[in-house]
Amino acid sequence: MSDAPTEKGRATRARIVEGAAEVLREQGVAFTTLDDIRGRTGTSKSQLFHYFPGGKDQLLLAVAQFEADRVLEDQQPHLGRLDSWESWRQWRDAVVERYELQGDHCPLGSLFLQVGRSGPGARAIVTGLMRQWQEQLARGMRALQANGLVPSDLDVDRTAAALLAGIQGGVTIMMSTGDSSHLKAALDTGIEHLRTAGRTEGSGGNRCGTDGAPPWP
Amino acid sequence: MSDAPTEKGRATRARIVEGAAEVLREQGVAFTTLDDIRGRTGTSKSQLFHYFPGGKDQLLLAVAQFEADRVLEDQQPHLGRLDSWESWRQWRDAVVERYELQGDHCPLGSLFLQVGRSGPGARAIVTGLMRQWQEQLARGMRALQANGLVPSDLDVDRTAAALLAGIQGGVTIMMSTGDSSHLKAALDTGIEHLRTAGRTEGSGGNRCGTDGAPPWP
DNA sequence: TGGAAAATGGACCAGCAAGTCCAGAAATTC
DNA sequence: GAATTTCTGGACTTGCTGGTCCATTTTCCA
Repeated sequence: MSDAPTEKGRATRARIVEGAAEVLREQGVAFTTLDDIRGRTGTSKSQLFHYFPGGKDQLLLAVAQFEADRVLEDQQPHLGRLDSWESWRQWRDAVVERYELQGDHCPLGSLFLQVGRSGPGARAIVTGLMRQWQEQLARGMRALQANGLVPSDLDVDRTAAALLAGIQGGVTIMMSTGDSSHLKAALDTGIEHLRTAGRTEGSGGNRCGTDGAPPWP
Repeated sequence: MSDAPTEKGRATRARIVEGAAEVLREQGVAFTTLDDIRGRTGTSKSQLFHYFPGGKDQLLLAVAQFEADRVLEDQQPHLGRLDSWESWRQWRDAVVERYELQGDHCPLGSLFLQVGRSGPGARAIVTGLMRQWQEQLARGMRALQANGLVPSDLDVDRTAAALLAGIQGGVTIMMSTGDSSHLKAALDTGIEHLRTAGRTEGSGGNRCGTDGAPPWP
């Protein structure tokens, strides 16, 4: 995938991707031209097409992959060690901080709307990112189960999917409104759900359980 | 806002907005030109600029408002009557169906990335939509509280915000991956949370409550 | 050292799409 | 029914932007 015969070539290619990512984060993909990228990275037109023969689309795809990798990296080491309530809290704070710092432009979101359904490439990047992210969340939940902090009958995969969706939506809303409260609400409610889920049947007596609410499969 | 001196004018303007919305939903904003819209709506360039002197941006903004209105309309009448578990289930199904039908293009999402932070107009549309949506969810939760189906100490606003974020993210993920399971998970988990929330303190004895989990304000 | 391959610079091209303009048709008003 | 306003058609302009091309320099390797 990343063909770079010489050392200098690899460096230049990396510089292009990183610089392009910067510009795209600042201006948004819709308002970014190859000349902007060229200017920022101190390269010439021919270099851009030398390293990305597929043109702008290929470059955008490379940037998308670059950003996708960053997403999970920026949540480490917390995301990898979600085995206690404290670690979950630290992870939550890391996520909030990361996206509050990022400002009001979602690199990936906009990237994919531009690249669109152009081939399986773009879709594969998002799909892969989502899968890994959700897997790590699920693993964390299972760690809680193993430690007896979460009931073992919790549907981990579904809960992880819901939490991931909440984060995603919280970020989306923040990008549009500039307000991070939805992201926080999604994270906190999602984590709170871990502490309360599965405790409605067979526990206390009074207002629990079956008020006609179906579990609807 | 919508100045249309004569009847024919209003009709034409409406036809343009609706036709543009169709094209945008099909092709995505990045790949839609004014000529596409012109072709679809059977109008001429001059009409486009006659009714939208602000050019493409103004037209896109009008379409955005049009789509934003549709979002809430398509959830009625369920969204307005969320006072029983059954009505919540019906609403959930309506949301899933609406977005599954919509296919793989989010009109609003892409629209705002194109129009971007161009003036307060775009942002106001999203903000207003989110506020109304969340308000209706919160009202539904309060109705459940009034009927004794949900504990009264539930933080309705935060829970509604989280649910909204989950929907938003579920839709986003569905647009990128083509899979609606995240949307369903977010909806089901969010509603399930209503049935279990606030029941962790003071109910059963064993694995509930304070295992070192902070409520972190 | 010398030739091949890679890397770079930048002028140039072509097409497209937003926006302009004006003439003419329709309709509203008096 | 004439005048004024609104509405419509479509050719034209113009600027931008992705992409091409080739000359030149640098690096690699034998």
